[in-house]
Amino acid sequence: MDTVNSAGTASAPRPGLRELKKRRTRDALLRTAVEMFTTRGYDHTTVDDIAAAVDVSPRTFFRYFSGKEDAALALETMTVAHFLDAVRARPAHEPPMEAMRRAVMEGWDTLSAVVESVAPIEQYLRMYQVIESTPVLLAAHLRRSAETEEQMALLIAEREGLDVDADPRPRVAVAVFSGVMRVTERQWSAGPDFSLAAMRELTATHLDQVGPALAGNWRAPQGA
Amino acid sequence: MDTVNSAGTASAPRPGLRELKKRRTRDALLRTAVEMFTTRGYDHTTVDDIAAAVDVSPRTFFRYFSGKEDAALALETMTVAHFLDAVRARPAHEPPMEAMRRAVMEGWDTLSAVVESVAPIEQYLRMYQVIESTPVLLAAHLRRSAETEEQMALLIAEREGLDVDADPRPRVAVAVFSGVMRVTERQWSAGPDFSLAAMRELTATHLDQVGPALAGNWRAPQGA
DNA sequence: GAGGTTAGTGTCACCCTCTGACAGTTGACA
DNA sequence: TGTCAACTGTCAGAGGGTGACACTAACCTC
Repeated sequence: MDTVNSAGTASAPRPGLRELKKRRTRDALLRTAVEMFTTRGYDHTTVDDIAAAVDVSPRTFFRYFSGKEDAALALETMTVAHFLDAVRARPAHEPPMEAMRRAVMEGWDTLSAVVESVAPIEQYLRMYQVIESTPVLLAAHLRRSAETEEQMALLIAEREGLDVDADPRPRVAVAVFSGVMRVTERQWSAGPDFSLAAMRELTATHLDQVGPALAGNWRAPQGA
Repeated sequence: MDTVNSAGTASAPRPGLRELKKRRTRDALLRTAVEMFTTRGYDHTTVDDIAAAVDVSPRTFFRYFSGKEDAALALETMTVAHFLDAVRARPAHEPPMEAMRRAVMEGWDTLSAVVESVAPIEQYLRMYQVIESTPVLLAAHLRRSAETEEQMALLIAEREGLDVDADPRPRVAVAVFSGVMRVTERQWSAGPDFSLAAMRELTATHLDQVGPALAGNWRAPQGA
């Protein structure tokens, strides 16, 4: 019944009844899809189920999402954009690794506001569990992450005034950072604490371990 | 016509006519699949095509491979096992990063011998291109890589006598290493030199850039 | 406000991947 | 040689995804 048109009308000149109906349909599909995925599981939810629950033909579902996968990763798409924006907002004098680190840490804090418009943050976190535990979704997620890495590398290169194809450092730095974030995600999704705070803390812990992990001899004192 | 039974009979007590036919069928399916994938493309090759070319029912294909994907990644599965073995073979006194680095560099050199039994090395490299350029295959590849990372982390932890769940360093080190390898793969697959030698060189170059990439200030002299 | 244009939607038909059930066939082994 | 087990083919079907076409509702102009 109630709409959210007062929140997200930043660039649209006029909502228009047509646009409004479209948005409503898409939101309903996404909300229902996530709801079903998190309760009965991704594999046990068919596109027909989702469409039927929204009183829409299955064909319509595919007009809003390129596939079941796309719907499952829609929330994540939002957060990725959020993080990229956060990096773009970092002051230019910050070294690459520091900029990414601060952007991510800050990103966790401001994530709720971004996601809440379509689903409660708990739903988002639960959806994350589903992704991590569903092979086909995890695969798609990792592929998207690879694309995100490329964008991030371009961003870093631009910050530093470098050519990504000439200097390997941007891609390497992003790969290192993303690799560690992947470990963090996985660790977090294994539980037992599924809160945002836990994710935040794990992120810091793991990033702090990059130095020690690269150290020549792990048996030697780490303080160095 | 000619078989390869003299090459890979290391542990089997007796080949047996039944086992031999099975192996032959599997090899034929795999060879044909790779052949078709690399020539007409993954998406434009159906399971029915492959089965028909080998004079086997489509149902049979699924008895040897869990799916089209599985067949496309079969060669890669062999090389992953190869790399894990190489790491296991590294002397225990080598620090983690060094052990992985040496294992990979050495792995490129000995890869041909491992793969040649089923397909020429060029075919393998070409298949790699297909994987990298086919979204669904790339996704599956990345998911498998994630599993490999976990195995590798366990391996490193064992080498160092650590508990993977207590000490984040094994997973972080492996994540860093794998992240860089991913960049290498991607760079290599973008061309223009698709040789094993090129892959080898790119590997070294990128691994050498981990230190500089983590450096605080890229604008400062890198020599440290 | 009537009428043409445009876009979202439903219906129908189809391909492809993958799975289960069941029967036929063939190698293994006593 | 005959039985058992395993491999295989046929059949039927679910589910994801796509193209074509017609219908309807919103938009826009006169």
